[in-house]
Amino acid sequence: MHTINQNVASLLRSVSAALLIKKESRFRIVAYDKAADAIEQMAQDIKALWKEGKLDDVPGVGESIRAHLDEYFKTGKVKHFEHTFKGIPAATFTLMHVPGIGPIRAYKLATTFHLENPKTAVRDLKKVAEEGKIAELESFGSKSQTLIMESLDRFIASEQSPSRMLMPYAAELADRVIAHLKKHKSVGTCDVLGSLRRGVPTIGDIDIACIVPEDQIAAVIKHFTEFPGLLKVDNAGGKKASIILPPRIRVDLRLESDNGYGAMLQYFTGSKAHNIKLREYAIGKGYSLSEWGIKKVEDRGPLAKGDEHKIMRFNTEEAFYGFLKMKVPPPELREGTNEIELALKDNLPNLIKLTDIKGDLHVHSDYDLKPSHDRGAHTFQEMSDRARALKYEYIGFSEHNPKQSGHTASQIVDIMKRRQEYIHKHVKGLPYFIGLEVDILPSGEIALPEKAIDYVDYLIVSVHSSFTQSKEQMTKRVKTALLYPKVRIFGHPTGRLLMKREGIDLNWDVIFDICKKRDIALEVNSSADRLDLPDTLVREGLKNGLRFAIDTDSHALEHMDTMKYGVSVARRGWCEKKDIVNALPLASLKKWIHAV
DNA sequence: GCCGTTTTCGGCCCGACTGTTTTCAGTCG
Repeated sequence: MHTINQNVASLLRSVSAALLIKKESRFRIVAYDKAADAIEQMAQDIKALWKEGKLDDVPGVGESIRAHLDEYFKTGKVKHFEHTFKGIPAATFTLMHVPGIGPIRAYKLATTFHLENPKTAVRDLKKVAEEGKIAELESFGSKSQTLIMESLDRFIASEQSPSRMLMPYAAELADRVIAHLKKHKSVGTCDVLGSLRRGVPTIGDIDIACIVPEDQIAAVIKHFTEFPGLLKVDNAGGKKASIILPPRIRVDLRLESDNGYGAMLQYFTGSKAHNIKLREYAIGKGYSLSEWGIKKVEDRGPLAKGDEHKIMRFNTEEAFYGFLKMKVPPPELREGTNEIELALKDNLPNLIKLTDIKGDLHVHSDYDLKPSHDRGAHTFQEMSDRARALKYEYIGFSEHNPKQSGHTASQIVDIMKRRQEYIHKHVKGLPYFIGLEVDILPSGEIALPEKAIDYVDYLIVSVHSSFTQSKEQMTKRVKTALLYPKVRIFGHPTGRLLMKREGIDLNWDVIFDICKKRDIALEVNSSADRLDLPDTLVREGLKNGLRFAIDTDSHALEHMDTMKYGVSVARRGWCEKKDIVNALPLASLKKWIHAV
């Protein structure tokens, strides 16, 4: 994600908070939040978009916010915002990020205790809390004070280590929670919902729903809050509960009886943006939606006792969406772009499935060709056998290129030649292709003598060094590399490492253009910490008519089972079977590989 | 402040939980 987008989103959220503190119209407040959400989730760099005069394309950014952003990018500040912030201590905007403290309480705490410095505000407030002063404040009490102290501690700890998790690890944790829930005899079907069901690459919290008979809900919530090793029960009411698990991951549980489960699935899968858009659409049709079902608009708001029949209940998502006369959008598409419109027209894409995948074109064996980076742990034959077990029709071997230092060009050619001979002689069974993952050097040259290209079927080119070049340099560098013969795949194109390293900055229009012309596939790398190309850019690429290779980049047999994560990224990028080269049958794939 | 296949004006998603209150505000998802 672009840091600039984060900064702008955070600025807009501060404006929203300031408006809330000043008791402005709640619709203005929401408008700033919506714009912030949209900017945070965009694939493109917001400043680049501004330079092109395309800020109007961002949903939620209208005339007013566009003018403010214009001023922001030109001068670094916005007069109107500064006026809005007037009288609000800067520490307010720090404190409101502590869970349990919102803008209003943050403002009250900051002004009452004269907390000025945003950098020390959290620790300053903790001192105040320890002195017992918060409990004396109006509308606060001793319980609020305790809660705030605990929350501050967790916040301080979380500043040192992030609390988000990579999707596969979160999935594992979710499975453990479900196993615990199922130990209770009243728990029926359980589903992992929220961002995990939508396949989001990093997970902030885990959402689980279960079918439980009405009269057993309290008992199951109690059982949930007894999950071994939990850090804290965050809240537990009569309808839902939350716990915090190490390392500070929140798990939300919702329980519903069989006949209302469909509405609960829909609500709890989200995203927030999808649900808001769906509810807005429904209002236009005279219906009000919630996790409990669908009401007529005139019955909006809490129902009186005895009026429960006024809410229609749905046991499946198909029935719920069906009532609104639309198809069920696959969870991966529920991000509030245009999936509702297409679901209404029965025009949703038929997304790629794991079972459509016919091969893996990026795997590293243990064959020693003196590589520039790490070798794999298993032989060509072992990897080929695994591919066959996965019901693939072919496999592509792609060790790293031989390292250039210590080898002359002709030695490298020789190494490559021997590798080809070795594979032809020893690998039996599944049809294979001989590939190679080659470094794109800072200059844009590839780390392989041209003559060595004769000994491969295809090349994957990837950036593995000098990540901090300027956007122009980086674009030129990658473009140069993509023009070499036999380049078929651009490997992990942004080079990002989730929660560790930002992706490289590229002019994607230029890259998409050259890939389109040469029919080069962009890789969707399935490694848990890459998931690269990111889903938003997959969708952009798709709009430009590109195709993709979903690869595991395996360095060991068990990595070959991670294809599902890449598939999930491709689905979030709206890819169908026809958009994925390694969903092609052998003959068509061969044609594509040998096209350049 | 944004937005439009009902609209350029008049709407704007919905509900649960908690604490401090005695009917609701704040926060969260």
